[in-house]
Amino acid sequence: MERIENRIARITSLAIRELYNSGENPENIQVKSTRKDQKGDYTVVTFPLTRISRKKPEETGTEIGNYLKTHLPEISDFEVVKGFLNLILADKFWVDFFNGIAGDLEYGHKPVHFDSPVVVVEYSSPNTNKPLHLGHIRNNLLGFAVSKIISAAGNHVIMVNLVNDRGIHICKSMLAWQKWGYGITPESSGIKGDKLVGEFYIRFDKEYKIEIKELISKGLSEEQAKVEAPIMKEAQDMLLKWENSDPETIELWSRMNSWVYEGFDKTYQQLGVSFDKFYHESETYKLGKDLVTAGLDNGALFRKKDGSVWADLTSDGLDQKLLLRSDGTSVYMTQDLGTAHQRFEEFQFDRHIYVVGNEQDYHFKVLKLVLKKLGFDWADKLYHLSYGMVELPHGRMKSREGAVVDADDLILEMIDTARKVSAELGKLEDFPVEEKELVNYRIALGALKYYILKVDPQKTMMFNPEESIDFNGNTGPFIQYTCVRIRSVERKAIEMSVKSGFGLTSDLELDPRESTLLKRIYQYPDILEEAGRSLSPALVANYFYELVKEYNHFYQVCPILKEPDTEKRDFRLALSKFIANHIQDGMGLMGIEIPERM
RNA sequence: GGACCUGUAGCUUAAUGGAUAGAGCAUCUGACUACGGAUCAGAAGGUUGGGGGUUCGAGUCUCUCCAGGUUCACCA
Repeated sequence: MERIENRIARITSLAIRELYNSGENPENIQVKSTRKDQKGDYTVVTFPLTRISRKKPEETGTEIGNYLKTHLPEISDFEVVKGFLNLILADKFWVDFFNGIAGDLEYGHKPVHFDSPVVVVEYSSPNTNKPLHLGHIRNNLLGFAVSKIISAAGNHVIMVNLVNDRGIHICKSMLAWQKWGYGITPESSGIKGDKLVGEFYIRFDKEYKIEIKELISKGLSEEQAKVEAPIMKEAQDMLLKWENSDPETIELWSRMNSWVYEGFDKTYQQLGVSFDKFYHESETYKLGKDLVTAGLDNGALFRKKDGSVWADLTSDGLDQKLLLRSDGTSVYMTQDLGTAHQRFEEFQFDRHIYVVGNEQDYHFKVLKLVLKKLGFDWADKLYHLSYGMVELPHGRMKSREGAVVDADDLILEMIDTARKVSAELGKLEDFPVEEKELVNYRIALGALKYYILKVDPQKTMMFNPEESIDFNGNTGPFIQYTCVRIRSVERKAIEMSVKSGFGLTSDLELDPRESTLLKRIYQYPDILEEAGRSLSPALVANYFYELVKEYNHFYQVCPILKEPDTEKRDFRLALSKFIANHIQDGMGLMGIEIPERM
């Protein structure tokens, strides 16, 4: 069915033709939701139309308003304020709308067909030399939520993770473990695998710094010292051994990586994120060389005297970019060219989204340009979802120095806080231990996820571990609570054998709180579509916050089960039930679960 | 230095070029013996970093300056 905004625009266009004998495309007519502090549901902005009517805004608004009122039965009245024509819709419109959607558990979703667009979302993509931290949390939550949202918006989504499991960094951890590990394992120490490996990475850096200091005191420059430090040379030797498939090195490498994966799995599980497919750099790092060679042959790329291969991007306002070293080995960019190509062959995707921090803006700009240079038109389908860094009160996180908010620690802290608050409120006293823990977990993760996802992805966000997470106000638990309370009313209704009703109530007179809610709900499909288009879970978060606030206003003044008029009572119960389902579904898009009770 | 991003109440943040810039936290004042008070009603808090331009209309577009961040490796 045609959206009411479009209908208003279309009829307004007819009004202009009839009243002023002039044409104006419906697309050019601004119809928007009326501001909260004004009377009305939808507003036609008439400022721009005065140029056609050649009359004052007020007069133009009144004339068009009269026309709309007689030609659109849904419009019960209108009001003109300056250049704004505020239209009031009849209750019947909202009640009919509700009757059409009341039973829909996935309201607003577009179905995914076999020929729906295919979207690959790459996110998480960790290094295996250190555990996940707060920055990864934002990445993971964004990647997962965006995937769910575009899936609900009618796309076939494939979530992938490209694990960086090779390179000098993992060799550093391996070397430190050999030197100072004395055979320690996660099993022998009880330390989570990724944490254990991370500790050796930090240990390497510590020893490395000591060696640099010593060399500088012996008269070397800092740059020389960094290169000459024996421990760094050892690490580089190890990388060489790895590349030459030295059995002992490979064995240690796969052993330590397996520790890390076990650790990551636990963290992913706690965060509730998942992937359809994993890629490993150890298997992809040689990809892309063929593409570069081909580009060299057809003149898209060029070779310098020392044998290195470059792309010239100066005409695009960028620099020259190295693609193959003089010794013929490839760099990170080369591999990304290769994996993009591989994935296009594999999925024939319509869109490929990389969820990667904005510190790599340059990298992805170059990636697209080079692919285009190489003649791949599908480079336009690549999109870098560039999100802002997470900052702490004392500045940026530095993982080598251990100055990070660890993902697991943060989650534990959140659960701990949830426990304390629950205990203070005394809400869960009669719950079985298991349910109590589950509820605290869901509240904790709900708070964390909502807090991070409600911020526009592009923006740098501030995170104060002590103060940031609240359970009141614009928070996950606030939304969860509203839903849980409705569920409680539903249980009560069953006890009282009250049944929710819809479908027979077209003549119902609505309370303003009810029509406000219905108006909000009516907007949801547009919100979801926009969130999918702009890849912003924040839009979904904000929508549900507004909805929940409005529901709480309603709940405060409109009795549900105590309402004497049974038709009203049944309608309110049905509306509440719908909203609970709606919240549950929408929060699900952000990976937030609703407890049964809380 | 070049390129890109960000600047909104004390703090965390909203606002497809539209009306008096909207919330939450913190602060202050209130709510029937609760269909669940992790709620609700209210007060106070702003020159949207500064200045010019475009427009009937600018937090939003444009130019410039200021502040902060990221990036420009034969690292990933």
